[in-house]
Amino acid sequence: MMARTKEFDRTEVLNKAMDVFWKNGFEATSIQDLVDAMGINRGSIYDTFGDKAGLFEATLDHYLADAPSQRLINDCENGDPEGEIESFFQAMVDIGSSPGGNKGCLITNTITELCARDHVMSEKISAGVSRLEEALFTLITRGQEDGSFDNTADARKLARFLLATAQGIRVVTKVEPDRDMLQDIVDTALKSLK
Amino acid sequence: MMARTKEFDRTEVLNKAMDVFWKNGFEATSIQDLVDAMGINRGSIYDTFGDKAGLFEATLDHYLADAPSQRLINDCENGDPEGEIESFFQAMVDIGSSPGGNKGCLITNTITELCARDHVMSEKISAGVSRLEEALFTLITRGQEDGSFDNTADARKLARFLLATAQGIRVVTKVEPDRDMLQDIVDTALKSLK
DNA sequence: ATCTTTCTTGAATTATCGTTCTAGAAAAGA
DNA sequence: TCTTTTCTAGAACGATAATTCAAGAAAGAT
Repeated sequence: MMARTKEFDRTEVLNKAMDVFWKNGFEATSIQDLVDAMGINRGSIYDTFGDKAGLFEATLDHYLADAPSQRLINDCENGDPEGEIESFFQAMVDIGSSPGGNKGCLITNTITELCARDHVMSEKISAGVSRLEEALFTLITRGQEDGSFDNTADARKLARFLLATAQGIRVVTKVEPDRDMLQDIVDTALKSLK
Repeated sequence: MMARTKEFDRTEVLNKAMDVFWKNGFEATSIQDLVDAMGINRGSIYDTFGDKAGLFEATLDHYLADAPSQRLINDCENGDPEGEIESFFQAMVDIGSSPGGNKGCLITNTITELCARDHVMSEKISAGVSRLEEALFTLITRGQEDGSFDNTADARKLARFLLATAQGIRVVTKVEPDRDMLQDIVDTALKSLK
């Protein structure tokens, strides 16, 4: 009783939708923009993702699965604390100063665009941000135990601080996507761990 | 030959427009929302501010004139370096954790919403951000000279770092408008000056 | 080969957007 | 009082928004 399979690849079209949302934000992206970018029909979008908000949520999930923060979350129990944190922040410098880096971060953009008025989205983002804070906390604690970091400092405060710094870098990236600028910020922030 | 004077107060209606843009952003705010909030007629808005973008620009200028960053810029040559920087960041904690604090910062919101696609707005914001960086740089340099801050650190790097931290706080505020959270971030960031 | 499903294209629908306009009331200066 | 300007209220405009629908082509399952 089964019939024709979907012709498009979900991951592929989500990648394309992501680019558009990433650059323009949720409100400024029209369905027509998405139809053009995703290369599938209007109807297929609605069949597959429900509506614009549904597509956006799927896009966010897709983004989160591959974002630098996900690696940090995955590796926080086992990876080298100093190395993990450094490469997390270095990724921001590299991505931010590369062409198209002024798109910033889809999550950061979504926080500032939607959190104040969309409670569903707010919950979702809030959960992701908390996971990142916990991953940073775990890594900092482990780094304090193994002697990589100053162990007289409060790991919770440091985790919250690095979380904020990461968000700040994403914002600055949109105004001044300059490598030296971003590197200065990261260098200074990471000194707080020592 | 002069006739009827304007009945509404420019500052007053700009304050009301600001609230709406602040909460919803540029795209998600409709003219109808503004008519309702500002309490003046559609026609008066267009007569006075040209169009939606013009009103938004006027709103930004109005916001900037009273923002905590403006005080920092005004006082950076004469004020007490440590005191100025501390009260600048303390203001963010206080405002962010007060009711309605999850609106964040109008400038930060605008950066993430518009900078990647609106060059006019991007220039305007970029100029404001640079002024803030310079004010921080001036204060840090003066603080290093008068012995308040560690004078072995690079003042430029610190200024850029504090700039990013300030933006980060505004973002975190939208997800987690919690006083302890924000205070932890500020405390940790300001230690970098010592 | 037939059935069923889901694809595609593109038009249709409904709503709302930003903007302009008309007409009359209100207020200040001549 | 009369003129001039700007207010108010709200209709009207054209464009574009999100969403749905209709009709036929394509492909897997039986």
